[in-house]
Order: sequence, then C-alpha cells, then structure tokens
Amino acid sequence: MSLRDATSASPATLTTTLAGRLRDAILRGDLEPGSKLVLDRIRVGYGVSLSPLREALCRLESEGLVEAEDQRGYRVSPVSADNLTEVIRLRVELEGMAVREAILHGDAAWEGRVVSALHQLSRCVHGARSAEEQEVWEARHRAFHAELISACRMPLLQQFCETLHDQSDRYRRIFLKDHAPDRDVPAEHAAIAGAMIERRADDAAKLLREHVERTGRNIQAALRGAA
Amino acid sequence: MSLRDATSASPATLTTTLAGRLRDAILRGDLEPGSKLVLDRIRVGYGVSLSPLREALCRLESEGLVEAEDQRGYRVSPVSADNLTEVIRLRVELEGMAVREAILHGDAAWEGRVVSALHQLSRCVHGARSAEEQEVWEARHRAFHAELISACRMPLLQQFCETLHDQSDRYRRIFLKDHAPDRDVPAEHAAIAGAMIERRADDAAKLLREHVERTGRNIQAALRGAA
DNA sequence: CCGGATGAAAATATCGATTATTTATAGATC
DNA sequence: GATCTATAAATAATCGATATTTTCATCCGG
Repeated sequence: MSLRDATSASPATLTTTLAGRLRDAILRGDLEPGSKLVLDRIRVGYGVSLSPLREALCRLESEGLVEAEDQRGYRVSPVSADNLTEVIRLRVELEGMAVREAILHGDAAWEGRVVSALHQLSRCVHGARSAEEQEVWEARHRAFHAELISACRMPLLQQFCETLHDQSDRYRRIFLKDHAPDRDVPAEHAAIAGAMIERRADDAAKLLREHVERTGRNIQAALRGAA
Repeated sequence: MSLRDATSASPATLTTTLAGRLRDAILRGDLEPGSKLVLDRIRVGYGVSLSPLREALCRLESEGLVEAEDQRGYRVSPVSADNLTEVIRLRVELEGMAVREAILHGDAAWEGRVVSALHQLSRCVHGARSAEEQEVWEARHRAFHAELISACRMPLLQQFCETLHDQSDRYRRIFLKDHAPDRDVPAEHAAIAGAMIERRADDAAKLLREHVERTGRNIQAALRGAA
C-alpha cells in the first residue's frame, strides 16, 4: 500500500489531503530545504488545526521529506551532495532489482499499462511553458516509472523505490529548475519501456541505470554551481 | 538519523516513549498481527491522550509495524509467507550492500565497536530462561547487526536495513518463540564479524546472506506449521 | 569587552471535548 | 427467505485551549 495512493483511494481525510499539498510544495521546491516549518504559520496558511497538520508532517517524515526533532519541531529535509549521491545509488540498485522482478512476473496487462503510461507521458512536453503543464508532466513521469516496476510483486521494494524517486525528483526540480534538458529524455523512456516489454532484463536495468545516473550527474553539477 | 535512536537522544517526549513501548509490544508479539488497534482502549491502557498516541502510531506505520486506513483506524501489520519472503530477500540484498560499503570505509574505531558488540552479545545466552534476559539478548543482537553496517556512510540504507531487521525480528520472535536454536548462532556471528574486520567482503556478504536466509527458512517452516 | 545567567516571548507538546464517519443491528420490503 | 434500508452505537478525525519547553535578547558580573 503506497502512502500516496491513499490520497485517491480513501474518502480523503483532512490529514491525507494536507499531506499531499505539503508534499507537492516540498517537491516543487516552494518550501526551501532546511527551512523551519513553523506549525502555527502553516496552520493558519492552510486553514486547519494542529492535529491533522502534525499527522501530515509525520507522514512526510516517513518519506524523508521533512525531519523532526523532539521538542524542536519540524524542518524541511536539507539537501546535500552526499545525500543525493546516496539517493541515486540506492535508486539504481533497488529499481534495478525491481525491474528484473517485474520482467519476470509481468503479464500482458502489465505490458499494456507500461505502453499506456509511456504514451501519455509522450503527449506532454517536458520543458513546458506553464507551471500547470509542468505539473502534468511530473505526474505522468512519476506514473511511468511506477508502472515499470508495478509487476514486481514486492510491495516493500515498490515503496522504497517510490520514496527514493520522490527524493530525487525534489533535487531535480530544485536544481534543474530552468535548465533545458540536454538529452533526448523521451527516447530514453521509450528505450527502457521497450527493453522491459521485450523481456531484455539486462538491457532494461542498464538503460534505467544510465537514465538515473545521467540525471544524477546533471543535478550534482548544478548543485556544485549553486554552492 | 534513526527513528529508534531518538528515544535516547532527546529529552523523550511522550510520543517517543509511547512509540517505543508499542514497538516492543509488537515486536514481542504481544499485539497479535492483523489485530485492530482501538485507539480509545490503548489510550486508557497507557494513560495518555489521543494526540501522542496517533503520532506514535504514525511513526510505527513508517516502520511497517502498523497499517492505517483513512477513517478506519490502525491495525497491527498482518504477517504472511509472501511478506516474509520479501523481507528476507531485501535484507540479504540491502545488508549485503551495506556490509561491502562498511568494509570499504570502516576504520579502527569501527572495528573496535564491532568486536565490542560481538563480545557483549556473546555474554548473554540466547535460549534465555527469563523474559528479561531474552530482552537483553534481543537488544544486543540488534546492536551487533547495526554495528556491522554502521561504517557504510549511507544513512538511508542504514534506515532501510533497520526497518527490515525489525520486521524480520518480529517474525522470528512470533514464530520461533519456543524453538531451541538448531544451529550454532554465536559461531555464525563471530564468523561474520571476523570476515568484516579482515576485510573479506565477499566472505562477509556470503556469511551474512546464509545467516539471514537460514533464519528465514526456519521461520517459513514454523509459519507453514502454524497455518 | 566578553561570557554566563535570567527572564520574557515564541513555539511545541499535550489534553479534553466536539463533530463526522463507519459498522453493526434490527426492521421492512420484495 | 434474502436483501436492502434506516437507526444506533462505536470509533476515528478534528478542534480550541492549556501546559511545557526552547529560544533569544538582555542584564549582570568578571
């Protein structure tokens, strides 16, 4: 059971809705890494009470997007080159494993979902003009990567991958905010999807690894530039 | 930053204390897997209010020990053969990676901590007579395994490993409750520690893998017997 | 002029009560 | 006799207020 899925599956309790809004704000970079989250300010800002706010932050903490310290409140998780390196490293390793399992267990229905997700992703532009278009691309991009490993039959692994993917998305959106993509990302996605559907496990893992690591290197470069 | 460490590091907020007590109860098997956690009953049982209780459960949720569903409350995470298989599989993979990194980065101080943890573990008996002795062994056993990978310089990986280790401990304590250990576990621990300190990465990974998988198979057998 | 103690202000942690939702039960209808 | 519906009890979610802790500026002493 994914934490994010709960947003749509259940009747949406206030806590769940709020967690989603805050997560988006952090992933989008609206809330600066390392900045203190003053509960009372957020409370009035979002028009809720403290209880659901605390619970929402607690969920975000388990996703590694905020950090809490007893008696000292919450802050947005800081960013660092070391942390990014670890995130990329773990993504490569874990998504690699998940991809191989998905290839092993995926059926025709799964293939269809992958093709569909790829198609929907290809229908929106990456370097989008409006912020809204960007959000659509982000959502479909995330959905595509999730679909690739959806057949792996390892729910825990899927959750780890989702968490790591969110982390790396945050870095990309903060540090590659106005960089034009330097490579043919849609082609990379198509190549990965193709390899998976054709059951070429080694190729798929290799392509995904390169895809993730290339993005990682670009972010590292921008991060060094910012510091 | 580990979730468990916060227990000792900070002035111990009510939430943190409560989370620890509940975690122990679940790991110990006192709270049956799949059973519903009626908030109001726990509230009076532990003599706290709802807010800290909710927050404590939220932390346990991120460790995979309890599950929450909107508007339907919390329940202790159920157990299943499939879930155990995944936990063991991921432990082997992730702890294997962590062990190799620790061997790469560990210094003399780390070696000392490993030796010390092994020694302390060896000073208590596994098939302990009293429940209290058993708790001591559990704590030192967990500390030993944590120390092995403490030098890996990958905090996220460490946290994943800790979570998985807790999960697998729960299975072991529930299903191997009164099984006498069928093998020389202390010798296995000593062998792993030795290989790590002598920087034999492949040996260490292999020994740890066999250690984890053996336990896994024993639990699987007991689990099948219970069903 | 600097360092540590002190007190006021801000922020967090906790509580008790209220509101909304779900689940179980009993009754009515087909 | 089975299924659907309405009601009531149980339970979770939310709120507003209070108690506790931390932080920061200030003052005093060295």
